[in-house]
Amino acid sequence: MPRVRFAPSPTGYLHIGSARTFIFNWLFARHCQGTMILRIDDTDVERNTQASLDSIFDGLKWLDLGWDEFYRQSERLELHRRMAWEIFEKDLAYRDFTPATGEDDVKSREDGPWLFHAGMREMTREESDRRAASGEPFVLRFRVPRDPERTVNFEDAVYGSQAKSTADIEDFALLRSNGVPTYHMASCADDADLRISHIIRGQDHLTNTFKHVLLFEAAGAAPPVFAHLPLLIAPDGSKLSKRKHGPVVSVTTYRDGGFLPHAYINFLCLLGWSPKNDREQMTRQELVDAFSLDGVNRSNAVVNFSEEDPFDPKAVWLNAELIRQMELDELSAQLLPFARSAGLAADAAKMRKVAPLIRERIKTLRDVTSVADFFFLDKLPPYGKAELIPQKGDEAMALAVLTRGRETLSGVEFTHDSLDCSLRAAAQEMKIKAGQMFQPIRVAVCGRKNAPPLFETLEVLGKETTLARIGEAIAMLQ
RNA sequence: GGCGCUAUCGUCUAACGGUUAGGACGGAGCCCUCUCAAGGCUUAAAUACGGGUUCGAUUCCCGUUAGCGCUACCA
Repeated sequence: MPRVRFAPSPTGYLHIGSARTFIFNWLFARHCQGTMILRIDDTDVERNTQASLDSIFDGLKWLDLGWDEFYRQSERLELHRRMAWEIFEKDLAYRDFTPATGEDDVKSREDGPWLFHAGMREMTREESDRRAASGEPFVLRFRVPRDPERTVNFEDAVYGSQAKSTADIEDFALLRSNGVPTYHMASCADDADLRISHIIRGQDHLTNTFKHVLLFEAAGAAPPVFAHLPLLIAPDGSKLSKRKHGPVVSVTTYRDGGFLPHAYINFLCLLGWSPKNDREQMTRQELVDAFSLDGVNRSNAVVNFSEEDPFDPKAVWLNAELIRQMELDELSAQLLPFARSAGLAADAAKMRKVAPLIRERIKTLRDVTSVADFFFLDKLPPYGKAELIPQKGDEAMALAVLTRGRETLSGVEFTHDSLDCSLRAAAQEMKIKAGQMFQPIRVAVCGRKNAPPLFETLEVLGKETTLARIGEAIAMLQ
């Protein structure tokens, strides 16, 4: 039974790339009836924040996919340490007493890779034990087998067979001088202990994997299958970062922007993966059925956002498609909180009537605030009286239409068909086109030219509001 | 610098060495139409560059270029 994990570290909010990693793991697990594990990789105590942890749960909760098992690395430190010292006892790791110098360690390495600190790797066990016993701080480093050097190999389910010489792998740290395990140690120890069968993660870990293979080997554990995912990048090719690109990289931005979680999931699946049959819109079950590591490709994918538009047009399209397919009860229920949080006095009954009028006119749930605001407002936002003037008409025509319209509408039943008949008849009598009749009324009632169909709109608005708004428009023209 | 990965329309992608290089989003145009949408139809748009291998390369190999990643007591 496959076991996969999503292992975010709580040092930032849930990132769009992390979300995709989560989704691919989840899809893989569900596809083969495996187990999905959420593991919080919080070994970097200094940088972990509760806000970040909350953000991760927020995002995952919105995605609504769930997981089967949950762990926190900070609660498993003993396991990591035990495994590290076991490796030390096998002489596959050694103490490095070089004091931490911070920046200086990152000195330019023009003559090749940094491998280890001189004098530490060769130190005798006796001296090492003695210095440790005297209380001198040290990091525990893995002793990369380099004499003779050999090649570390693994088969990546996405990138194919990978090889790297141990001469190019540095003696990485296992335990920090404060005794806390590093990412590499904690991650491998947990992956081994939790019997993870497939590690599906970002390609930024591809070269780290050689270290991990060495670690699994040293711990006497069989390495899992590795599958690395191409990275999600910004339109300029740089990696997505909060500092540079702002909130577009956060999952919650899409949630708050009025995206349906499944539209977002569907969109993310299309970034770096393809079902190879031109299918794009897929239900959750269709994605589960179609997902396979074979469909994952190897080049980085651009999330196509811009300064003006933070959302990728394809995500927007997918979202609009899904909205159009929604049941009206469901749609109007989802629209309500967006309308209310924008300060509109929306109630469920009215929203239910508005929903069919805007369903194919909104691309996000949040659009309800700009597309349907006039249904819920007591007073229309100001608009220019020029808006009232119909095509090929003038102010006089607008005034005549509105006057005649008010008269007609005051004596008619507010149902689609009677509205339709009476207004068209009025236009005919006035010897103007139907469009010229409708436009001034539409603007008077909606406050703008672009709006849902007129008769349906009037029906929802009701006679009282309609006549009052036409009256205001007439006043504006006089 | 070293090591690794990648390279098809603007973007996401398809094409077991043989296709008029396909689809989608976005763009443009037309139709429909009370405006806006939705819908229908049409259209522009790509194999980074240079060498091989082959009867034949988007596809395989090498090089160049470009981008990305790793090179921490971050993950």
